[in-house]
Amino acid sequence: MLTTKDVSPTLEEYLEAIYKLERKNGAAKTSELAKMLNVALGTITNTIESMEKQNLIKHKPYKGVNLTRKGRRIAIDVIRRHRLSERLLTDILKIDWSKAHNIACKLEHAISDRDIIRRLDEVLGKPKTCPHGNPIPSEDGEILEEELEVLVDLNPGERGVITRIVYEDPELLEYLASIGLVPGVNIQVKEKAPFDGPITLKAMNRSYALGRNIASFILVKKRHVRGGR
Amino acid sequence: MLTTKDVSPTLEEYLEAIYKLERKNGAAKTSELAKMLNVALGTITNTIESMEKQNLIKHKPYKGVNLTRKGRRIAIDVIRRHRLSERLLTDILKIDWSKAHNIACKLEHAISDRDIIRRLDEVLGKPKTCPHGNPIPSEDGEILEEELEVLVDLNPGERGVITRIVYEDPELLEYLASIGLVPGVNIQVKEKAPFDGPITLKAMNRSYALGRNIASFILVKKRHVRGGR
DNA sequence: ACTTTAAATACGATTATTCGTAGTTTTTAA
DNA sequence: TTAAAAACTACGAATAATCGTATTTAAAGT
Repeated sequence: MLTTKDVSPTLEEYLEAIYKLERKNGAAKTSELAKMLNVALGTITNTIESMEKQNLIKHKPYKGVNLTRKGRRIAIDVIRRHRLSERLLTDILKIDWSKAHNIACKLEHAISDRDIIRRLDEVLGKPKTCPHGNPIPSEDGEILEEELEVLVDLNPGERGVITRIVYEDPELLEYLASIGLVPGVNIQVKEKAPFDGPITLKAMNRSYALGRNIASFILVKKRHVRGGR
Repeated sequence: MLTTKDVSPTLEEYLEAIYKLERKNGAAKTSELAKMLNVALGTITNTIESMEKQNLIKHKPYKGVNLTRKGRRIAIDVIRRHRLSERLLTDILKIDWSKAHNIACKLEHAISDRDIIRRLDEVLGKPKTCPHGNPIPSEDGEILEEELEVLVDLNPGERGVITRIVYEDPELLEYLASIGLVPGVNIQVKEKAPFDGPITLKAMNRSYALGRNIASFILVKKRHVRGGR
């Protein structure tokens, strides 16, 4: 049996962070991890070393770390618990989606029992994504990473549907909710100002100007109009 | 402002245990704590010392520890979170009441945010007790400890209503649920066998024989028939 | 009052997680 | 290709939580 031996909440956090950085950049650099996990660089080095001993990751100095199969399995499990927790918070407890992420960071470590997770999944109606549009892995570790475009990469004229907010920061989420740019909304890019200036887009018959940094956290599903390629 | 400074999950567990032992025996002895928390005696001594430094408890060597006002405030808060968590598990996630307690032991430390607790309370319909009948403290630390009798102390002929199961052990709870002796059930003690033998009682037109140890974990509200004192 | 036993403490040690500073190594840019 | 900058590691140290094995102290029984 594949007994994903239990790791501490701390290591769960590390694995989760590594998973995300690996997705984005191919590997997780220690400096990026330090920033993401809000700990000192030396701490990362120490922990990384012990994680490698436990066969959770592979570390190539100056290149970054990558998950082993074992590490990835646990990471995905944590992500499943995290996103189901977020759903619990927003759908059942009616907590604001901007606060859900941070609270779920604690909850995800508390609901490790298989039965609870399954029951939670059922009560929530087996949701496919978290409230911010990020996919919820299945019980056996499948995760459907759809092919999406980063909003900031769309060119003027292109259309799409807001699908995922990948940076689940309370302030960003609150802002996006306040202006109505949430998953499911159709948008069309109108203009990209030069010198890394804002992106102007149209949605719900209104016009929006977003900074590039914000637009880089939003993934959209491109809509190919009139027989697009 | 009364800022109940945050303590670690471990200390929260200690405070919770001390609260319960203090209730029962006037003070929590280190040996009792060791048993209840499943750690070595030396560990208790160490932790107790650091808790005293933090002004959470008062320790009289060989006599036991007692909570300070500050410690009690935190303990009650933890108990509130614990019992609301149990309700979440049984009422919303439909988890068996015998499993709810142990899972709630982890959950209680994850839901420390005031907003979440309040929302949870509301969604659950502001329950007065946990699924096992134990009172849920109010937001500002009031806890209604009703005057109840221990089942084992009732004399033959006396009647009452099962109200609280104070020892929330999965096996015990499963057993009680299987025979139907849950909070709300009316009982009458029929007989108490000598030499610490079983207690025979009648409930729901059936006869039950319970060991004294089990009967000592069940609290009942006595029913005084025909103008009882 | 004295002795046995039970309870509690002292002490030494380990592991996990964290920090900060100092020193290397790699990359980048001139 | 060499110097500066950035990234990374080494090392020493602190704290929390835990253990086990003495040793000491209090309680109980004779």
